[in-house]
Formats: sequence, C-alpha cells, structure tokens
Amino acid sequence: MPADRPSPTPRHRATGRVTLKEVSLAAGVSTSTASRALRGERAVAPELIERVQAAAQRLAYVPDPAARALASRHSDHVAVLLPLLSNALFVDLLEAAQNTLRAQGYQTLMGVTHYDRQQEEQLLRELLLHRPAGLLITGRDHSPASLELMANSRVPCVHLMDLADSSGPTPGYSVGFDQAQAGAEMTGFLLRKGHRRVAFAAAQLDARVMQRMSGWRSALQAAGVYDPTLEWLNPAASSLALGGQMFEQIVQQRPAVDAIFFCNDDLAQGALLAALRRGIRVPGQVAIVGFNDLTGSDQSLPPLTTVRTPRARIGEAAAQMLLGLIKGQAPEQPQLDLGFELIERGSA
Amino acid sequence: MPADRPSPTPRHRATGRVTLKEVSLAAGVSTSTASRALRGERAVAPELIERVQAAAQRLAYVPDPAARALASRHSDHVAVLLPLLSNALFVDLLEAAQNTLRAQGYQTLMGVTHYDRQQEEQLLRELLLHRPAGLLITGRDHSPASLELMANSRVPCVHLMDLADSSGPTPGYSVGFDQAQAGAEMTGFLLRKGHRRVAFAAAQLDARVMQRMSGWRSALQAAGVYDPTLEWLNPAASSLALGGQMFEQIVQQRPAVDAIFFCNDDLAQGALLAALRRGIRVPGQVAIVGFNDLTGSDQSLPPLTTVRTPRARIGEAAAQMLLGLIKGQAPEQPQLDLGFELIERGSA
DNA sequence: CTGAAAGCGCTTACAG
DNA sequence: CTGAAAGCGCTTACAG
Repeated sequence: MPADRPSPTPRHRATGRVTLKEVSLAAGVSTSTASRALRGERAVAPELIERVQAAAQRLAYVPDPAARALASRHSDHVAVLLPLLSNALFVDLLEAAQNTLRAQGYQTLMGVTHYDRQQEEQLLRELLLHRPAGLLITGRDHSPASLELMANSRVPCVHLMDLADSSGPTPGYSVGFDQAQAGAEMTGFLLRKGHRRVAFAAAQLDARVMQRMSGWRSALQAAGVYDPTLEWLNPAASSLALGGQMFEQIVQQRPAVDAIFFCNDDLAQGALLAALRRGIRVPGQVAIVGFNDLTGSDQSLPPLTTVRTPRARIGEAAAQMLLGLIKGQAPEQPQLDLGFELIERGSA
Repeated sequence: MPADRPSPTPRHRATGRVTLKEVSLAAGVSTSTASRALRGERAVAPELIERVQAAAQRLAYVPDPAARALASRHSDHVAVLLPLLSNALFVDLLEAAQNTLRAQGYQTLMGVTHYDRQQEEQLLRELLLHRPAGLLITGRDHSPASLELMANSRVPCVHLMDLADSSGPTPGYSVGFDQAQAGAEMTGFLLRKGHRRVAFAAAQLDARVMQRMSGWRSALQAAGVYDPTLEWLNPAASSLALGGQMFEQIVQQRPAVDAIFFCNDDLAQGALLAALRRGIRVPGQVAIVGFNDLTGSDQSLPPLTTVRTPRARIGEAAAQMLLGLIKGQAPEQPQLDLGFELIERGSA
C-alpha cells in the first residue's frame, strides 16, 4: 500500500457535504452508475444498486438540489399559485398540496396573486425561472401572456378548484368540483324549504363565484321565480363586515326577500351577526346560507347552513396528479371532480 | 474577418435561456467581469458596469438560480418556519415576510412545524439542504439538535414573535414584542375596570401563551388578587368551539369570576358566542377579552376588547433584518421590540 | 481593475 | 449494463 502522499491543496472551496463522488468511491462504481442507482433508473444491476444504496446510507448522502437542478434542468420545486392567503379556503389547499409534495421530496414555492392577472403573470415569470418540476395554479382564468409562459415552459400544470376551461380548446388538467351545480343545489334546497324570493349576495366576484351565481340563477329560472334584481354583487374583498353591510342593505331595500345565499361563509357569518344586532330572526324572518363551510360556521348563531367544499382533498389530489404528470403518467381523469356536500344547520 | 466556420455540433443540451456568457460576449468583457458587474461587486470600472448592464437588459438576461446556488453555495431561498397555517396570525407573518423577501429577489420556502420540535428539526434538515441564504423561525423554543443544525449551517437567522431567549447564552436576533408585558397590561386594564376575579384561559400553550400568562399573574399579584385556581389551561388547539367550552366550564364551576382573559381571540370569540347562546351578559355579568385582534373580533357581539399585535410589521421587519444579515450588516437592534396596542371595544 | 481557468455537484449523451 | 467525459451556468481564488 502506498504511503499517504501529500494531496495537492485543493484550489477551491468545498461545501463540506458528502458528494456523489464519495458515495461512488465507497461503492466501487462510477458516479454515473451511482447517480442512476440512486434515482432508481432501471438498467443498473440489482447488486450494484444495493451497494450504492448501502454506501449512500452509510455516508448519509443527500443529493445537492442545486447541482441536480443545474444538470437535469429540473429543480425539486413545485410552484403553487393562490389568489389569497387571507381566505382559509386557499390555506387549506396550500397545506394539503404542500404535505403531499413534501412527502415526495418536492419543495413548495408559493405565490399570492391577489386575484390580479398581472401579478399572476409576474409571479409565473419569477417562479418559472426556478425551473420548477411542476405547477399548481388556482382557477382557469389567466392572461394570454400567462398561458404562453406556462405552455412555453413545458412544466406540467394542474389547475385547482375549477374543473373545465369554459373557453380554450385544450382542457388541460384540473381538480375541483362543479361550482355551478353546487350553487344550483343550494338554491334547490332553499326552494324546497318554501323560499321564493331568494337573493344571491357576492363579493370578490372571481370566476368561481360567478359560476355559483349561474347555478343559483338557473335553479330559480327552472322554478319560475328568478328575479334579476335580487343579485347583489360587490367587487370588494369578502369579509365579515361586508357581509353585515350587504345584509342590512338587502333587508332594508328588499324587505320581501325570504332567503339570502351568500357566496362565501365569511359574508354569511357577518350577516348572521348583523341580524343578531338588529334583532332580525334567522331563519324565521329571513334564511341565510353560505358557501365553503369555513371555521366558525358551525359555531354561529344560528349555525350556518352551507356547502362543504373538499379543498384539502383537492389540494392533495391535485398534487398527486401533478406528481404523476412529472413522472410522465397521464392521469386516468384529467378533470377530477371531487364533489361537495350540503350541510344543513340552523340558518335555513 | 474569418468566414463563419461550421461550429462543432454541441455535444449537449442547452436550456434555451440567455446565459452570462452571451451577455459578456455582447458587452465585450469576460464572464468574470460580467458576473461582478451584475452583482454590483465593487472593483469594476463604472464604464464596464454600464456596458454589461446594458447588454443584460437588451438580452433580457436573468441569472440561473441553480447555477448561482451551486457556484456560490448560497441559494436565493429563505426558509420560513411557522407553527401553523390555521392561525391567521402566522399567515400574516408569512405574507409580510414573503413580500419583503420577494422584493429583494428571494424565494420563500415555508415549513409548518405544528408546534412539534421533532417536525421542526426534520423541516430544518430538509430546508437547510437547499442552502438557504437565510432563515426566519417562529419562537425561541427549539430542540438541541435544531439549534445545532442552525449553528452548523451558519445561515443567518432571525426569530419571530419572541424577543429574548430566556435560556441560552447567545441571544441572537429577533423581532417581536414583550408578551409578558402585553399580558400584564391587559390584566391591568381589567383591574382598572374594577374586576377582581380575573381568570386566564388558554389553549395551545406555546411559549408565548405562557409568557402572557406570567404577565397576567404578576399583575394580579401586584394588585394582591392573584388566585392560582383561576388558570384554565388546555393543551388542545385553539378554536372557537374550544373557547365556548372553556367559557361554559368557567362560568359553571366558578360563577364568581368577573372577567376572563383568553390567550387568543378565537377562544374569546367562541366564548362570546357561547355567552350569547346561554344568555349571559357580556361584559355585565362577566367581561371577556382576547389577544391578537384577529379577523372578526371587531364584528362580534359585543365587539371584543383585545391586544392588537403587529404581526405584519414583525414579518416585514424580521425579513428586513435578515436581508441585512445576509449582506453582512449587523442590525443596530438585535432584539427589535415592535410593541402592541390595547384595543378597547365593548366586551370589557 | 480584469481575465483565464477551475470548480460547485450533479446528469446524461456517447461509446462500449 | 457501465464508465469516462462533457456539460449545466454560474462564482471565485489566483495571477497579473
């Protein structure tokens, strides 16, 4: 055995972490083979795979994400674009998606668009620079430039919440539920309860809210009781306070309204509080329903009748679908409908 | 001029993006100089800086984050560790920090610890692999292994919410406010209102909650009305429903209690709803106060008296401090106290 | 102040 | 099935 020769001083900085080269040396294979073995690429002898894995284990080797991204042109990042973080709906979506992605070794890069197509575009530009392995994006309403960015990037993409692209020839991939149907079912429930003057009150007015409204409209039309003056649309952000204001406006201007369908639970919760303050009986005088089954809706006075939306399951399923796409597997259902559930509590 | 020689077919894949080499060619400098000029490193002739920047602009050059991370051993990621996303407090913190970081070109890598030191440790391990440029972490209560990971990584770190490390010799950096003082001030407010049997009701029981409690205790002791049996601690997660339950327990078991200090607004909001259900007058029969000034606290019946905590400002200031540390600037105030504000509304 | 060159730690054609 | 080598796109000692 040769004595230790003085190794030439390395000219450069080392990071101190265990590298693939050390693993391959320990396993007695080339770095190419070590790389292939570790990534589970077929075409490596089972015996070598074992040796490499053992060495990696022993040395506590962890691949360097930056080096991998640079060489493979794909990072282990997944970009997730959401409209807002102030709505628990999207936080639930994010957390579920992130958990699923993280379990497979992917890091979430989150972007908040504030319902602004310009901001979405800008975020897309920034995030795509990181060569994400995949993209999760809320809704299907994007600027032409955003669509082009997504297409050009060739990064697999799954849309959240909205099922189909109403326009556009390529439906792409999505996980969500039928918003219009949910709106129609809730309205049908109110009709069956005997209500005839059913108002629809909405804020934020994103695409999904409008789909809910179209469901409300068609249900009322089918029943022959549709009144277009019972639409209350406010583009402002949804909040308890706004719900209270809208409620007071509606009961004041249209005292004959016998039920109000709020497009989101926070509005409905605010309405319930306003009713309490003004001594208006719910549902006796006017029924109130919401949408999403957010925190606190089971605690309100009276407890809120609403539509429970499966956002955690949507986040998880979308992440799962994306993971498949990243591996090149086409999902058996490109548009995955996870449904919804009407929760009848005391307010209607 | 030599005619175009047939360039040898490149042996490998190119990413299609504009590289530093193209910029340096266009500017007529070496890549070293281009690199230095673009990063604003001094020791580059002003004229060259201009030429390089112009070329970069013209070619729409954007540095490759992966290559930069690999070469420099620092990514443009900042890891942000939070206990929960289901508490709006932390979402506000996250959003403010992320906005500040993003404006400087940093990407946020978020981790949710669920108040679990094991999970925190695991997340730290994963995130540190990405060689983040910096770390934002909630609280000061970490496992020894976590502390070691942080120290060994030599990644600059700022703690959120908690100011000083009660134990430990190295105070490090933090942005927050004095939780104990906030607890004491709120309690002082109740005492001044004439309350003498002031209960403290808490869930989650993280370090900050316990600090609030110690403030409550010392204020009562100073007034000579401290009663240790008026502490109601529940390790479960904080929620409206739990607040209602705790409220009912307290008024039932200790009917003489004249004020309840809930450690978080969601508990207090739940208590208010429970009082409404049971016809208990607030604050007539019992006063109720909360902490944090969360969404809806101004809408409750009666509106909730609480402590407004500057979490958005904390997130922003912490990010700002971290940005400074990354550049090697020591903050003038390593422990930045952003204070709090008592908001008197109707519930006490 | 500037540049040539080595190196960061991987992946992946290419040849065998 | 395996390995030597080139390359991903930057940064940074080193020498001038």
